[in-house]
Amino acid sequence: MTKTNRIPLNRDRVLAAAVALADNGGLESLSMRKLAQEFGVVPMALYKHVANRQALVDAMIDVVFAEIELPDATGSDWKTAMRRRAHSVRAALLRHRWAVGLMESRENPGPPNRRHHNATMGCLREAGFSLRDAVHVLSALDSYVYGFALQQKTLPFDTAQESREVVERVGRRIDADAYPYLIEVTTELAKSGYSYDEEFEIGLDALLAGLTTLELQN
Amino acid sequence: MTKTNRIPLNRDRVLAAAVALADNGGLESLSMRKLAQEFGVVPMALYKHVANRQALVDAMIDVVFAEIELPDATGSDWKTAMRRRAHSVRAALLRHRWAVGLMESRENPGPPNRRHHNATMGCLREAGFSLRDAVHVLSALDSYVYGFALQQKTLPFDTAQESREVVERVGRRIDADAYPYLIEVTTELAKSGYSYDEEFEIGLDALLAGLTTLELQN
DNA sequence: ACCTGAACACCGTTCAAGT
DNA sequence: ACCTGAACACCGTTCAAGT
Repeated sequence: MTKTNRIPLNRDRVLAAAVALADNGGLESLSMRKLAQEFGVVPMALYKHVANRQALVDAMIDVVFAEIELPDATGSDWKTAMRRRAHSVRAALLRHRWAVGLMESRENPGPPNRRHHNATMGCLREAGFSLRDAVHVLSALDSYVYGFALQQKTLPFDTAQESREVVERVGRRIDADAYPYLIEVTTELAKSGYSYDEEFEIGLDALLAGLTTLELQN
Repeated sequence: MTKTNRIPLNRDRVLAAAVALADNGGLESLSMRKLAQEFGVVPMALYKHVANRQALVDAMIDVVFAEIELPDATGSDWKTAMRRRAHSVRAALLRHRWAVGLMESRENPGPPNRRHHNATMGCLREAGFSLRDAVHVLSALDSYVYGFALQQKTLPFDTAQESREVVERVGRRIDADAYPYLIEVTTELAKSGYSYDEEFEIGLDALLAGLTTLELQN
């Protein structure tokens, strides 16, 4: 490595580069060695700024949490607030798909993570939910939002157009006699496509409607 | 490798050993090299039975799907059937935590996967849901079940006792002035613990209740 | 104080060779 | 037909050394 006048490394630049790498190629393509290369630096130079790869990923999760809009405890009704929160979480996970499945994995959450959960619990408590019921509402919504993001991440198509192509390709290989209901659904989806946005909304509406029961018990 | 009278390798034995390894140490601890060692065989010997590591994991997913109980289309009402299915999926994912997040990731699902989705769609269609509504119900339930499994997998405690310990440890490090609602919830959970089973049931009830709206539209 | 270089113990997978 | 051995291009992380 020749002596050049590089901007010195710092934690934020390392994190930003790591997030960019993972956004492009997924978490498994983010290696300490590639990340070092981004800065024209030897891999070991990174270890001054992050303890190890796991600590790097943990810090990246906080970057994602920081992008999520905080629910407003004193504003509109809880359903509107929770709906906005769900959309904000989903949007962040679509920008950073590598983070899907890792959002709740840290034993020591960073400040953005704490701020987020504190604000969300605050919103529900101020809306009149008992503590246990607020936990139930948050747990159910998080499960739904994270699970939906998981399916969108792992399913092999993204747009309605792609869905038609994949479904058609898969459908052609299905034994129609053995799996009549699969044929039915692939035929329909191949014809009219599939919108993740609509699907997300419908399930979210159903869940929020179902959770109203908890509200009425207070 | 000395010449011994080994049972010859075959696909099923390879898969079973791979699942056992992943059950114990997680997916990242399942390497082709370690798997080969289980059989006292050189890594390359495995490549006669699986194309590569990705194909191995894909086949393992089918092993998990095969363990899930098929919903009965002609039996009880759809809510009961979907509730049983949700429990069966969750149970399989608790036995095989490495599979959480991978269940819907294959472009070419194997027979157990197809049987499962065909039976589930069949159950909903026979219950009177329109095709699109059956898709909505299945998508919402899968999101919830997979998302819940994800949180249980990644959250750093399992039993109610462990939850108390972790929550107490984490709680001690929280700034009470900055995060009052977090303090409130950690205090409560440290006192009375947290049961994943109860939590799962409450959210599932709410979602099923909310999905009834779709049923009434038919 | 900060960065480097060599080394260690791992990976998945290739290719050509052995029996 | 089935298994092997050596090799290649990667990993994360250590340690001791350089400036």
